[in-house]
Amino acid sequence: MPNATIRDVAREASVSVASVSRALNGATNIRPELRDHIRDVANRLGYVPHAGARNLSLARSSTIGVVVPDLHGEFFSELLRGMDRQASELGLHLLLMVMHGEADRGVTALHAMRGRVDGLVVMAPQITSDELFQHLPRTMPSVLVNCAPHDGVRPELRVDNVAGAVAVIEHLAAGGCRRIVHIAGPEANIDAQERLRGTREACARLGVDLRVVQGDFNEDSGTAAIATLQAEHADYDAVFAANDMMAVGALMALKRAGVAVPEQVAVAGFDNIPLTRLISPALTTASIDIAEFGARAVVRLAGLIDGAADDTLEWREPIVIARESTRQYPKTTTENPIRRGDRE
Amino acid sequence: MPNATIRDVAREASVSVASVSRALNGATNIRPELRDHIRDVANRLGYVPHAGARNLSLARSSTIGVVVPDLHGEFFSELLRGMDRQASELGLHLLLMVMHGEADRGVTALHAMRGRVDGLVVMAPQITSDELFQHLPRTMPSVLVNCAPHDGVRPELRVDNVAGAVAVIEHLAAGGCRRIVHIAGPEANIDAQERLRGTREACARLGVDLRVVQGDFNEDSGTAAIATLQAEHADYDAVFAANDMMAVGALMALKRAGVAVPEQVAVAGFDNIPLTRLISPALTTASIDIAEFGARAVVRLAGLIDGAADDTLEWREPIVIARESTRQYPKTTTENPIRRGDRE
DNA sequence: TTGCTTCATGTAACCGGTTACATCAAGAGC
DNA sequence: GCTCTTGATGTAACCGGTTACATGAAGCAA
Repeated sequence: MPNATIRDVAREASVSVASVSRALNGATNIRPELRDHIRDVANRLGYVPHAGARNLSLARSSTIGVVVPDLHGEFFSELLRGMDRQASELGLHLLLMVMHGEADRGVTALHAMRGRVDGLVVMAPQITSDELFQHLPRTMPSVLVNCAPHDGVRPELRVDNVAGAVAVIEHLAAGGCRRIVHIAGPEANIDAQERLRGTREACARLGVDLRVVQGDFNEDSGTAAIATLQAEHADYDAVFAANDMMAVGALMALKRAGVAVPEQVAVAGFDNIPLTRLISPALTTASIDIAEFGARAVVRLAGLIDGAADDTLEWREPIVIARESTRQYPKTTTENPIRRGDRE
Repeated sequence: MPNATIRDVAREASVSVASVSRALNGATNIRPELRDHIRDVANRLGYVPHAGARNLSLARSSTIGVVVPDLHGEFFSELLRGMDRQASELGLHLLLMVMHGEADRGVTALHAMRGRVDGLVVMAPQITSDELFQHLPRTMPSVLVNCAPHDGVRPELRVDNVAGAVAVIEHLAAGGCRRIVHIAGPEANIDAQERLRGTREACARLGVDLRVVQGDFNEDSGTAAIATLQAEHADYDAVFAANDMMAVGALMALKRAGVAVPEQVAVAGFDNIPLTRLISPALTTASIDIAEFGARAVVRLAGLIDGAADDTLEWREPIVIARESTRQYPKTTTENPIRRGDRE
């Protein structure tokens, strides 16, 4: 037997569909006895409104689409957690949409969202995402999170990657490091590019040697980077990886190679994913509150959906969380505001 | 200007809506020139079909709802990743639904899914979930994942928690442990209950001392458990936590207390979340392939949606991944099939 | 009683697609 | 030329809700 519809309830309660709708949605213009009667009948029939139909006639789905490139690792799980918390508070559902790196599939996916969601939180750090942004209809409220540059102004939320990288390099230099290796993220990734840029700038300014090794944001590429360096007997005293997973890979590889961290080589990452404080030595990293970041995107999107005008580009400035994997320096432990407790 | 509808396209192309629908959905009974013309017009107008309306008339949303109790930690992120991979392969979208522990909100949420999704993957390990299952309409295809017992038969997927716990205890005992502490998960959680039961059974059978300390599946409760034990100067040579996060908390606390792991106290967890191999000492744990587990749930749900008859209860048997946090014993390293490489 | 207001309830259009069925033109067979 | 078949196209009902507007009864004033 199929599910009961509003017309079934109306027939069974000998009223019109309008009254049923009114009774169940708490309209005031209905006699209380009638309302209760209709509710009884609805319960008896096990009536559950068809959300799809409701959405269609209300032109509102109470759902927001979350477009992310990937689901690997703790970064996305934290982001998603923050978004979910906020969405649920606002009575919104989350429709997940993973691009799996393929830009064209991203466009298709974006189209599939029409009429399914009220708005989108889009995270597309691939610099080739231009096409994607063009296919983002103006009529669809969207917040761009850590997205590659694009033409036109849109509500946007970004991590200040350059500042974060600069802060990490300054921290390493203050600890006495002079020959730094940067394990870069994917070349086509805007976050990776900006972190590299910040690294270059800071190293140049501080007169620190810099060597860049290509990575891909995965743990393995951090491991591979160290393998390469060790094979060459390269001379370096710090590794700054463009994200935490690569830093972890590098850290593990260094330990296996018998290199003392941080005494011989200091290691730092970026993102402050939860596991950074659990490994040993605990990883120094540039941190933003990922969950808060996600939550903020949802808040702004909800505003847009409600018609708010909002075209600002909002920045989050990472702070360096100094842990065991880099040399402590006096200023850090005591007075430097850059340091923050490990527990949030 | 609002988005173009199928009627706009029809008017602009001077054809009927039926023809537009046929042209865009690749029906064969339409003249190729007309089809192309309509497609051109649709492109020109930037027409994107309204998925909600389509869903309503097709009575199909190509979306599956994922109901989980929580989003904390890597277990759920891995599960979600597996489900997403599979769903995207099958052309399905994922609507996320986190219960945040509140059972009544779970029921509301479940109702909100009606007409929004074609089926559900439900993960509700709270033993108080009975109400939830009753509100799962029979007409809604659903796969239950690691759910508490309930009346009636449903398609289901479960981890054999008892067998997993038994295997861990056997592994610990084989390594010479005789006084084991079990950090239990939440009392109302079925996984926690079963893991406790397996632990009790195995300890009794093997003549091993067992002490149970209450935890809540969070890292902090693992830490707290060790604090309690140390304060009492308790005598124990192994800690088996009901999940990896508590094991990690315990491990950290032991290290801080200067207890040698595994020499003085061996530590084991359950779930094999990715970070278990990254911490040091690497954590021994009972493992199932979480992503595969999630993917399998999606496959079965897709089958149900397509009308397959499926009422089986499918089990996944965890295997013990022996790592540094427990004492190696000869059989393990060489011939015991229980051991498996750390990388998958 | 009549006329006016107020308010509960019903009727039917609408949201934006899909599709069963009707229609009509063209081609085939005689 | 006439009928029959075939295939492209249009018309309108339908999916399951919401809601503007119509209706009609009750209440009240004169």
